Order: sequence, then structure tokens, then C-alpha cells
Amino acid sequence: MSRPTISDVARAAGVTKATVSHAYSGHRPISAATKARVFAAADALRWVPSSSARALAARRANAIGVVLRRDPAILASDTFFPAFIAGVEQTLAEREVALVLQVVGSRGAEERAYQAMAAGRADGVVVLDLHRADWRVPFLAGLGLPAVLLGAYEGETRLSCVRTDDAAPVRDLVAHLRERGHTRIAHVAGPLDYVHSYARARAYVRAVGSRALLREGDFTAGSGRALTADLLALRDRPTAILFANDTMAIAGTSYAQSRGLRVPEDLAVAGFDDDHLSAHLSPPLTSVSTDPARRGRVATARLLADVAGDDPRDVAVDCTALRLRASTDAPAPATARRTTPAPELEEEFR
Amino acid sequence: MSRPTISDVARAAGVTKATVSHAYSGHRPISAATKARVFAAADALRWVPSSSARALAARRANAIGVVLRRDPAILASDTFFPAFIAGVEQTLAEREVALVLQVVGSRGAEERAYQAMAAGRADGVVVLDLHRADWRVPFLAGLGLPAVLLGAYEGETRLSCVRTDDAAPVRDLVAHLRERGHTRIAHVAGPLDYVHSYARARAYVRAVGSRALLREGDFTAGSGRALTADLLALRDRPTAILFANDTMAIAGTSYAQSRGLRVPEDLAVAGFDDDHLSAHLSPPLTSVSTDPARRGRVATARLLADVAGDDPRDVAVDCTALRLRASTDAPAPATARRTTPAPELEEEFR
DNA sequence: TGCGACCGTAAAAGCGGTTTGACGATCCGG
DNA sequence: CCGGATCGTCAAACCGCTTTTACGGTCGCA
Repeated sequence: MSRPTISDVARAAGVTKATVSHAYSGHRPISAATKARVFAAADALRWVPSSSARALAARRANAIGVVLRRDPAILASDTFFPAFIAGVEQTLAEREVALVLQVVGSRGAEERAYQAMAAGRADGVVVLDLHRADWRVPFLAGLGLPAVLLGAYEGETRLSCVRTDDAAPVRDLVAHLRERGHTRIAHVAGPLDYVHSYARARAYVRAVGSRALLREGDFTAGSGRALTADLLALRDRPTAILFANDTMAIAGTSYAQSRGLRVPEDLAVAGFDDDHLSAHLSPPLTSVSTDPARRGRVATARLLADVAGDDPRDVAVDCTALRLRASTDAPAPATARRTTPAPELEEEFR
Repeated sequence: MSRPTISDVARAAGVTKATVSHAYSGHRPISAATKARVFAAADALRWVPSSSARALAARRANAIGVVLRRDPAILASDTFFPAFIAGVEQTLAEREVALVLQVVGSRGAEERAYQAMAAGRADGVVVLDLHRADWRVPFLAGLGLPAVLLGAYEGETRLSCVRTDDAAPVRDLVAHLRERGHTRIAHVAGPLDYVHSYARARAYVRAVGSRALLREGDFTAGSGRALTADLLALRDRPTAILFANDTMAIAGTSYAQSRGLRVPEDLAVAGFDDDHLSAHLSPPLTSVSTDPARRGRVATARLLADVAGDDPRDVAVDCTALRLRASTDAPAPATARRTTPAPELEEEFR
């Protein structure tokens, strides 16, 4: 009743295990007649090679890994992750390679997870949520585990890296707002130790120069709301806010509206990442689509090349596109009336 | 330079491999002194047991699988999936079990994926997107692979099943609308061969009886828009529409608004699944949260029990909650003016 | 003091594949 | 017609861990 093994197939075909193996792998020539017998036997027995045995013998798991250190709640509301995974799976599906996913809560668990990957769970990993000076870069190099970094890592590394130009869309967005007469343009960034948050924030600062009005959020709706309240309470409040993701932008919009500001007439708002619902909001939200699926595909292809023995390499993928929508489509207001934050938010900022 | 093995550890500790193994597994008592030496040696060598070797010898992968047959594009915009995975990982994180994910495009690939899971990639699987009379149920049973079904499967099965009451929230929603005076309540369902779509649709039909106005969509924005157009063009058009997910509801709302209807004054709209943005739309969308993360946790716990040798069992999880918001919060309109569909949609329905 | 029970470790046999070295058979050219 | 190259298969050695069997040493108890 238990699964047939390669030996059963070999016996049924009247050959040895080695012949069966070679018939499938092609590592040695096998005569057509023998091959046919082997395949027929395998078919009859419904033999499926054990992937654990194969992984052990061939020293390759036929799987790639992703380990994520995140609060599951954040994962659940993240628009990037599922799209990225979809892309990964797209290029994986063609090969017969699986994706091993591990979500962990602590640094220790993360190290163990990567070690487990290196110890046979996966042939390589793709590294997300890259930090500037990320400890995982030397760590993975030390493990000797092929890895591709997603994001513009700036330090020394012998790992592949899939880079995206986060700066260009930010510059374009600023230009777009300037054309409409905005001069007080604020930016609510993501955590600045993430390379992509940092890149966006830096591009913003360079674009607006001395007029920079920067706040560091954490990508959650709560921080979007709180920082918007903060900005709108300034004496010389911004007339436009660039948020580092759509979640914060939406929360910010809804706060502004609740305080009586019209978007975009009194306040222009733009997000980042182009959540699939953003086009359906009122007003539709200007955003930047970043094609996570495409990056998933590219990163995976690169990783598979690394695993196959290719030398690590940087690849740039040009995947950002401005989605200009109504939330930024109005001339800048002539005078910007200041807004006092809702009482409960005051406290939040003590 | 290559990874140390259990033999290296054994040699360093002056014992045999078996002792090292037992020291960790506890399958045999090992004296404290020996254990200490073993652990010290392992530590010094930075030994991490090979998971492929372990999987082969112990006939257990320490991983569970999910195989999904979906268009990656759908995956990317699905709100259920990431939240569910987050839940799965939550209960997995406590053990050192990994999740193996495989997204496939065809029935054949799906069978191969499940076979690979059974052949050592995973110790069990959780089955999503359950159909009525799903071929995977007998197939998995035949494979002898522990599995838990997510959804109210009605056929014969020796597999565990995590059930949710989809009917109650639909009934409540209908009651809620009736209280506001609605008598023409339509339902845009998901594909009716999915058990959850079917359950929702059936609950709807039972609740409204002979006044049922049912359309079958496919969970995409496109179908939400098209079916809304269809319904609003009826002579006696509905004054309220229940959609089987938020994506369709949002697309439907935006269509209705574009045709000059106010939501909720002229048309009440409710969704399902409670996308994290739904509360931020204008108007905020009434929906039903279904706590996918919780179901992920429960399903995983159940699967791990099955894998450990427990008998398959059904578990009911009560995880739905009505989120009543503005999109349904108005009295039903006295007279419902009929809307003609936008021209391009006419064609779509030939 | 003697014997069985028990404890802790060693030794070895797998788990189900892959890979390599060896070898008989066939083929070829000189 | 013979020697070497090539082809196709076999046999056996792993891969790194788990698990079972065996066994010497202790201990408890009569």
C-alpha cells in the first residue's frame, strides 16, 4: 500500500535503480527500448520519485525560500506581498520548483529559518524588506546560500540584487504637483531604514530641496492618519502630501476629509504601490504602480540562475508607472487654512 | 568548508551518530553529561541538521503544503489569500514547520503538485477554493495525504474540514436591508460551483424567497460592473445589491455612481470579505468580515493534528461579523428609476 | 551474592534516490 | 582480424539522518 520506490520500478522493468535514474535524468545515455520499458513500469506503478530522497542525494531541494519577519497582521493587509508571490510562482511554475515560505517573529527565529533553508529546505532565497546595512547580507553570504536581494542595496555584497528606480516616480510626482502650483509638498515616508523608503524619501528631499517637509511613518493606516494630522496642523501647512504607500494615503485622505478639507481642491494626495482599490476611491487616488509581480518574476529567474551556478549579478527592472488620478488633479489652493488636529490625536503626539 | 554533519558532531563529542540523534530527539534517554558534550560540540561546529536527510529518514517533511490553481493576477488582488497565509504561518511559527506553496495553471500540474507534496515535500495540505463535488477530495484520499478542506464540503470524505457559517451573515444582511424598507434585493454571487459562493447564494435565496434576483459573477471587478449594469437596467430594478465580495461591490458601486445613482440613497450596496480598504471608501462599504487569518490558524492546527495521527475531524469556526457601514445606511428609495446600461456593456451581454 | 531489570551507548541497517567506476558488447579503422 | 573507442547497463558507494537491535555496566532486591 505504501508508495512504490525506484527499486520497484527497476525490478518491474528488469533493470537496476541506476538505469531508471539515468533514464529520467539523461545523465547517461539509455537505449530507447530500455527507456520505454522503464517509463511504462513507472507509469504502471504510478511511481512519483520521493522529493526528500532526491533532495538528499542530489543536494538540491528544488525549492526556493522566502523568509519574512513581519507581524502577520501587517502581512495580511499588504498589497505588495501577494502580488510579488504571484510573480514568483509564475516563473517557478514552469520549472517544477516549489516555494517555501516562512514567517517569523524574531531575529533568532529568522536566523534559524535561513539556516534551515541552507540546510536543505531550499536552494536559495529571495530577501525582501531590505534594510540599509541589512545584517542578512553578510549572514547569507556566510551561509553560502544563493540569495537575491530585492531593493537597491548599497553596501558590499556578493549577492544578486534586483533594483528598481524608486526615485524617478517621486521626482515626476513632485513635478506634477509643481505644475499645478503646489509649493508646500510634504512626504510621509515609510520607515527610513528600509532601502525603498529611504530611496523615496531621498528623491523627495532632492526634488523639493529646502522646502522639505518629511515625516517618518510605518506604512500603517494609523501612522498615515496621525502624521497627516500633524502636517495639517502646521502654521504653513502643506497643500499636497506624498505618502509612501496607499494605505497611509487613504487614511490620510479620510482624516483630511473628516476635518473639512476637500481632496484635491484643498489638499492634493498621492500614494505609492497602487493598491487595486485605489482607482475606485473617491477621489480616485494618484499612485505609483510598482509591478510587484514583475519583480517577483525577475527576482526568481535571477535566483534560479544563481542556484544553477551563475555568478551573482545586479539586474535593474524598470517597473514603476505613475497613475495620475483625481486626488492630485486640481490647482493648488491659493490660501491654505490650517487645521487643528482632532483632540485624541493631540495626545498621540505628546 | 561544507556544512558539518551529524558524524562530525558525534566525533567531536566522542560518541556515535545515534547518540547525537537521541540527545536531540529524546527518543532514548541520554545522560546529562553526554548531552552537554553533544550540544557543546554541535554548537562549536554550528551544526544544523540537514532537513532533507531528516525528511528522508524520518519520513516527515516538517512542512505543510498549499497548492493553488489560480491565475496569478487573481491571486495578486485577492484579499483572502494573504490574510489566510498569515494565519497559517502564525500557528506554524510556533513549531518549526514550513509552508510549501505551489501555484499551478492546469489540472495536470495540480495533480503533479499534490503528488509531489505526497512524495515528501509536505506532510499534509490544506485545500482552498473548494468546489462542490471537488475532484481533489477523492484524489487526496487516494494519495493518503492528510488534508484539511476549507469550506463546507457536503460529500463523503475522510478528511478534516474547517467549516464556516456563510449563511448567517447573509440572512442578517437581508434582514438589515428589509428593516430599511428594501424589498427588491439582488445578489451578485461568485462562481456557484465554489462551496462558499454557493452557500452564500443559497442563504440569499432562502432569505428573499420568490423575490430572488440572482446573478453569477466571478469575483472580478469586471463582472461586478457588468452584472450591476445588468441589474440596474431591469424594469423593476433592485434597490439593494449584495455582492459576494468587496471587489465586485466596489466596481458595482462605481458603475452605479457613474450612472447618476447615489449610494446608499438610491441604491444600497454590500460586499463580502471586508477588504481592509472598504471602510475608507466613499461611502464606506458595508461588508462581512470573515477573519481569514483565524481560519488559517484553525485549519493549520487541525492539519498538524491530522499529521500527528489524529483522526480527521470537522471543526466549525464562527468567524463572520457584519460590518454595517454607510453604503447600506439609508431608507429604501420610494421609486426606483431604471438605469440604462452604458453602451459598451450592452454588447457584453449579447 | 546472584539475577533480572534497566540505563546509556554503540553498531548497523535502512530511508529512496544519485552518481561513479567497472565491464561486457558492439562498432570502427587500419 | 585485432585493438581501442563507444555505448548501455550494473553494482556499489554514497547523501546525512533516524531507528532498531545489541550489549556492557549498574542497580535493586531477595
